[in-house]
Amino acid sequence: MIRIACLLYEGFELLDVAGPLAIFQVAGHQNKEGYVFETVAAARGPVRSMGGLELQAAASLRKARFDTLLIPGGLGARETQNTQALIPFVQRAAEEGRRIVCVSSAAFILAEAGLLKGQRVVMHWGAAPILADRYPGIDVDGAALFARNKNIWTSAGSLSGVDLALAIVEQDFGAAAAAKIAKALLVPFRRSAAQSQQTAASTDVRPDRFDEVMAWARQRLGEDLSLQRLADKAALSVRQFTRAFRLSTGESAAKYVERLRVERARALIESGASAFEEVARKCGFDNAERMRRAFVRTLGSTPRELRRLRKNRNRY
DNA sequence: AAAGACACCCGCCAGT
DNA sequence: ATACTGGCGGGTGTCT
Repeated sequence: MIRIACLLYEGFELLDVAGPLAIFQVAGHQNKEGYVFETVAAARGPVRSMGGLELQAAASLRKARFDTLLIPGGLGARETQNTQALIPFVQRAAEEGRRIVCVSSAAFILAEAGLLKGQRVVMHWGAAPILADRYPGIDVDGAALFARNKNIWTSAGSLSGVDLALAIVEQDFGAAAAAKIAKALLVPFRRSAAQSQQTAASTDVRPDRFDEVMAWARQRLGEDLSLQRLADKAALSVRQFTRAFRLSTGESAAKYVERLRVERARALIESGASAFEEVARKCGFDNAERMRRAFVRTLGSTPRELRRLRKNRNRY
């Protein structure tokens, strides 16, 4: 189960919560392992959305337990007095390497928290100039649909929250799962993060040839998973394998494998007492040092930091 | 700390 | 003609 916490604040956009939630729910029906979805806010209780409807926050920040933090957009996100109380919380989540998913103007909160410096950040074309103006250190992209930097995702907003949720399902359960959900909900499944906001209208639904290979890889993370071996397994040349893989998933095969390994290792580290060396071997990093560097690359923190943070979890 | 070894990535091109 | 394929080479990043 992947735990998603949805962070509410005064003036959030309801659609940015409802759209992704619909996707995650269907994902739960179609996969044995799905998502659990919970709302959190500075305090438990009702939170007013932009349109006036209220949602109940089921947990306060200090009680929140999650793998992925979903932050809806909304005009409220631009008002720092609304979001000030959330800053340490999102900083903490980022430090811990949790996946943080911003729908459109939610990125204002991360920007305010200083988490987007020097990063490429996707924003709705209407709000992009404002973001760029207020936070000069950020590389704002007002044309793409979404982007990912390590564990932080940003997106253009509104219905692209749905695209973003599909991209997350794709990352977690493979492209075929995401395509299936899109089909069930009658929404287009757009693969390309780089697709223009202006032409976001195509219906690109491709069955995926790589799910089987990746499931196979998932079973044996401790073994050699070089491109050569994966390509052999898929009965393709290395060249064709890398090309087709990138085309269909938007990520290179090697990066994908590394991500699987880091995720598994992280789960092991967080769940218990195993020595880093042992975790590293089990997950296909030959030694702890290599694993450490892979963590820094993909999560932004070292295994040791994550374990330490884990211990202090209740102190926000 | 540096340098050689190695894997990966990707544009290019020729073959099917 | 067009799309798909796979080998090559060089640039880049990572490991030891």
